[in-house]
Amino acid sequence: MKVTEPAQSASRQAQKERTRQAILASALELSHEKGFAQVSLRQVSRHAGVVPTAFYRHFESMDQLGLALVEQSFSTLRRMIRDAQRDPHVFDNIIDAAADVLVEAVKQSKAHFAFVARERVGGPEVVRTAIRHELDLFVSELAVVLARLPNIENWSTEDVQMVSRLFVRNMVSNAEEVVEMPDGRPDLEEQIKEGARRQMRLIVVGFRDWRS
Amino acid sequence: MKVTEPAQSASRQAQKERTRQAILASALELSHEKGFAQVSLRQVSRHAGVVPTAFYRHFESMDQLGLALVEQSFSTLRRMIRDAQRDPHVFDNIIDAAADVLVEAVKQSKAHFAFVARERVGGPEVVRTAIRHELDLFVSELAVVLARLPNIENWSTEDVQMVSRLFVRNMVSNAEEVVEMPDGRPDLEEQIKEGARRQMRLIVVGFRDWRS
DNA sequence: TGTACATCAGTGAACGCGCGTTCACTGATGTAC
DNA sequence: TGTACATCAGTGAACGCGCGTTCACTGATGTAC
Repeated sequence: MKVTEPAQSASRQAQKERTRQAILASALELSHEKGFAQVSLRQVSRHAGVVPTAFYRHFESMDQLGLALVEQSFSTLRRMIRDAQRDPHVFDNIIDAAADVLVEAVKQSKAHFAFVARERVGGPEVVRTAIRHELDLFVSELAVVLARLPNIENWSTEDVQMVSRLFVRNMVSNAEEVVEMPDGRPDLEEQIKEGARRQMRLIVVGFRDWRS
Repeated sequence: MKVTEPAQSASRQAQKERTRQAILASALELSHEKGFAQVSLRQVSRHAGVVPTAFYRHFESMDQLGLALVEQSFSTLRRMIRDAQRDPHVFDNIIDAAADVLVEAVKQSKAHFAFVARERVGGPEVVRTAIRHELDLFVSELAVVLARLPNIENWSTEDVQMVSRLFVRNMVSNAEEVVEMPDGRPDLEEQIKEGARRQMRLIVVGFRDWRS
C-alpha cells in the first residue's frame, strides 16, 4: 500500500493520483472487515502509507471519501451492464445471461459490490442516501435495456419497471451473500449463482403468468 | 427515560429490571439514528439516565447488549407468526393474510424490525452472525407452517423451503423500506404493503407455474 | 543549460474530546434474630 | 416491632487511548528567465 517515494519518475500530478487511489483502496479494504462507518480517518491514512494530515489533500472528510467510493462502485456496475448489452447472446436467453453477467461482475468487483450491499443499510447517512439514489437510477436504466428485448417489448412500462426493480433487489441480495461468504469456498459461489438463476426465472415466469 | 428514584415502592429486583429495559430501549432508539455500531456505551447509559459504570450491572459489553436486542426482536417476530397461525382466515388466502400480518407486525414493532434489517448487514460481527442464524431458523419455522396449508401440502420439502426463504427475504426487504420511510407519511406505508402483496403473489404464482 | 523562485503533496507536533474500563464508595433494600 | 448486618444497584473520580483537526514546516517537482 506504500506508494510514496517515486524513485525519480512520476509527475507531481500522477503521484497525487496514485496516493488518492491508495486511500480509496485502503478504505474499501478496511470497510470489508468492519464496515465503512467503523473505519477512522487515521486508520485509512495509516493503511495507505500516509500521515493523517495528508488525507485532507485528497478528501474533505470521511463522508466525502465514502461518496467517492459510491461513485467508483456504480461506475463499475454501469460498465458491466454496458458490456452485457453488446453481447448478442443476451437476446437468446435473458435469464441465464443475466445470471452469468451478475456472477462474473460480482466475482470481478467483489469489493465494490460488497461495499454497496453493506453501506446501503449500514453506512453513514450521506452514503446511504447516495446509494439509494444510484440504485433508483440503476433500476430505470436496466428497465430501458430490458424493454428493448424481443420477448418483453410489448409489456407495459410499469411491468418492466417492476421486473427491473425485482432484478436489482435480487442482485443486491446476492451481493450480500457473496459478502458474507467465508474465504476459500468457491463451491458456495456456484450455489449462489444457481440461486440467482432460479430466482430470476421465478420472477419472469411469475410475471408472464400473472399478466395473462 | 429516567427510571431511578422509585419514590418508595419497587423491589430491588423490579427496579433493576426496569433499568435493564431502559437500557435496551435507549439502545434501540439511538441505533435508529446512526446504527448500533455507532452508538457508544456512554451514550446508551446517558440516555437511560444512568452512569456509565452502572451499565456493567446489566450487560458485560455493548456486544452483549446487541445480542439481547436480537433476542428481543426475534421473540417479537415469533409471537407474531404464532398468532397468525391461530387465525382461521389464514387458510383462505395465504398471500393477503401474510401481507396483512407482515404490515401489521412491522407497524407495531417498527423499531425491532428496523434493528434486524439494519444490523443484519451493518452491525458488529457477533450481532450479524446471531441475526443470520435466527433468520435461518425462522425460514425453517415458516416452512413448517406453510407446509400445513391445504394448497401447499403436496409440494416437495425443497420447494416449500425455497418459498419460505423468498418470503423471509421479502419480509426483510420490506422492513428495510419501512426503516428508510420518512416520518409522517402513512401513504407510503400503504404503498409498501401493496408492493409486499404483489411480490408474494409473484412468488407463489411463479412457483405453481414452474412446478407444473 | 543553469539559476532563482513558486508550488504544493506530504510531515510532525500539538490540541481538546469522548471513549471503555478500573476502583473504592454510598445508601437504600432485604434478611436474620 | 426493632435492631444489626449483608447485599448490591447505582455513583463519581480517574486512567490511558485513539480520534479529527490545526498549524507551521520541508523539500522535491515545476516554471520563468
